[in-house]
Amino acid sequence: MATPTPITSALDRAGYRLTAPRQALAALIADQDGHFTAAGLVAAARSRRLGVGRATVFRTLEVLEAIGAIERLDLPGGEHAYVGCKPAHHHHVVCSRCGRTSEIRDADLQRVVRHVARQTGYRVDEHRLELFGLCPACLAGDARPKARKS
Amino acid sequence: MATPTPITSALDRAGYRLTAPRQALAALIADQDGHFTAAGLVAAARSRRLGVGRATVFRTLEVLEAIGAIERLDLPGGEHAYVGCKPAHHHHVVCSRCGRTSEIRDADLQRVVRHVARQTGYRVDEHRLELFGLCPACLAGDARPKARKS
DNA sequence: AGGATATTGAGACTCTGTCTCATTCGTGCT
DNA sequence: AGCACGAATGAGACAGAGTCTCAATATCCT
Ligand SMILES: [Mn+2]
Ligand SMILES: [Mn+2]
Ligand SMILES: [Zn+2]
Ligand SMILES: [Zn+2]
Repeated sequence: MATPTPITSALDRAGYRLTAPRQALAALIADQDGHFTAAGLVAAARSRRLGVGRATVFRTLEVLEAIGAIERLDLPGGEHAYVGCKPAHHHHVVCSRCGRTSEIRDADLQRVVRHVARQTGYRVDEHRLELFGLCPACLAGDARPKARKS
Repeated sequence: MATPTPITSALDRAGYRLTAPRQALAALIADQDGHFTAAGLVAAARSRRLGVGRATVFRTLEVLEAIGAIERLDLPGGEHAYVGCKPAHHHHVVCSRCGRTSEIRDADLQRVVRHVARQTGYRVDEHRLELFGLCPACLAGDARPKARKS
């Protein structure tokens, strides 16, 4: 009865229980093609009467982030959003209009990080790079993708 | 009676009124050597009985960010902090222990940005890079600088 | 000095995220 | 299949961040 998805199997693999709320949320997240918010998931869960509590949404996001199945984005306006992710280290280009993201490997960035470390004397442990702009579809004037406020 | 500071003169130059609350906050911010938070300013203003309201702190931070006198940091834990800034575009290395930051120019980063644009087809309009680690003082086991939670 | 208006403080309000606690559910074991 | 145990859940209280309204005040231009 458990339909395995990348997210649910990642949960399983990490030793978390495969509960109904987690499976429901995994499905909701799989539907998203751009970034999504906690509030959005809560609304979606409620409107589809999935019986998933608000606290559980936040707790699940926390777990999914911990296992690297999703990643938090800090949008320019200050709001937090999430995107589904491969577990390896990478960064995102985020479309300011439709919210879609593309993952990017950061080969070149390593040079920058090392350079900064040498320059400033800091020991650099983590870094975050986020790029914002317009995705190819939105550049092409594609009106189809769901519009986003803010 | 107005003691001009970099922040107050930036405000003036941008056409904002030089009010007492803004001058008080500019002074508080000048005192900070690491990053600081809205809540921290509110607390400092209240404890020093500066008579600066909470709403005014948020409004002032908004204005200062708009004129580029400060910049918002998105800390790994998700909290927001601010640092005083030069107006030119740059990024920050942030000490996870004492909160001090160093500014870095992003010469090398331009290459990365262009590369990403070509690779993904996005038109990249803005980007944010934040590096976290330990500053030279904290690396040296310097216990002096004020410790920070989180 | 006088007046238009930008700015302020107080407090209500909204939204995000956390916590508690009694109840339920998943899972490993028999 | 049945049990037992701990992990996970929902409801709702709670805490904090940030926004908004509005009447009162202060700034700054003339
Ligand atoms: Mn990703
Ligand atoms: Mn800066
Ligand atoms: Zn787009
Ligand atoms: Zn430090």
